[in-house]
Amino acid sequence: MESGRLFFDPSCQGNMLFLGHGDPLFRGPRSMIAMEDNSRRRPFFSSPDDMFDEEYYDEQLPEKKRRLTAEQVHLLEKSFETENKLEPERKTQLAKKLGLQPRQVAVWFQNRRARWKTKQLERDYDLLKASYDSLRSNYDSVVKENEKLKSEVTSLTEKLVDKEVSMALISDSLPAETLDASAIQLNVKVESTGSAVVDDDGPQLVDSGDSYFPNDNYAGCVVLPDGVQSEEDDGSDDGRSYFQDVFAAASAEEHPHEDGEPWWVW
DNA sequence: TTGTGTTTTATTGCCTCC
DNA sequence: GGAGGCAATAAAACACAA
Repeated sequence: MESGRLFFDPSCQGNMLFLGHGDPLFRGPRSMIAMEDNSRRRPFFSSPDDMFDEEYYDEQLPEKKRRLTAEQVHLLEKSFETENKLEPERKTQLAKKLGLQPRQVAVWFQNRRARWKTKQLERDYDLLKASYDSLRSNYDSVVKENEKLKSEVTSLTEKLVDKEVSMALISDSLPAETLDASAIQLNVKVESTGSAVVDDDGPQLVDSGDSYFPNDNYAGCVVLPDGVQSEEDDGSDDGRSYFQDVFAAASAEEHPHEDGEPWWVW
C-alpha cells in the first residue's frame, strides 16, 4: 500500500506526515534513543505548541513510525476503560494532554476497539466451546445409558419369549388348573428380577399387545427388539427425538435469539 | 546476527448517520 | 456532503529462538 503516505523527518527537529481523511500530522522532535527503552523515548510531540512550531517543517528526511510512550499508552488505556468511544471534546483534551495529534488519538482508539473486539470474540468462542463440550458430554452419557437400557430390554424380552414358548408347550399337555398355578409362579419369578414388565394386579402373561414400557417416556428413543412393537409406534411419531428436544432446549437457553433453530445449524 | 512471528501505528476505502 | 466508524491491510517496531 503506502500510497500517498508522506513522511518528513526533521531528524531531531520535527516532522510532518499526512494521514488519511485529510489530516496533516505534524511530528515533534524525535530522539535517537533505542526503542526498547520506552521510558526514555520521546513522544511524537514534545508539547502541543511544538506541533505548530515552524522549525519542524524545515527538515524533510524520511520518517519512521514510532510507538507511543508507556505514559501515553497508560493514559489512553485509562481513558478507554471509562469510555471506548471518543467524543470530539475528549479527543482534543487527550491529544493536548498527551502531546499528540487528535487524529493519532482517534486512530489509537480505533485500533484499541479492534483489539478489544478480537479479544471479546476469543472469549465468546471459549465460552461457547465450554458449553458445547458440556452438552456433548451429557449427550454421550445419555446415549450410553440408552444403549444399556436397550440391551436390558432385549435380554428380558428373550427370557420372556422362552417362557411363553414353555408355557405354550405345557398348556398343550396339562389340565387348566395346573397351568394357572404355573403362570402365577412364573409371574413371581419374573417380578423378582427387578423388571417392571408384569402388572401388580395379577397374572398377565398372555401377550396382550401392550407396550413393555411403563409410560411414554421412552417412546421414540428406545428401539424395540424385533417382534416387539410399541403402542406408540402407530405412525403418529413426528420424527423428533428426545435428544433433539434436549438440544433444542439447550440451544434456546444459550441462544434465545436463535428462533427455533437447532444449535448445529448455526 | 538473522530470520520469523507478533504487536502497534497508520492508511485506505467503504458505510452509516445527521 | 462531511464526520466518524469499521474492516482490511501495510509496514515499522519489537520479541525471540536458532
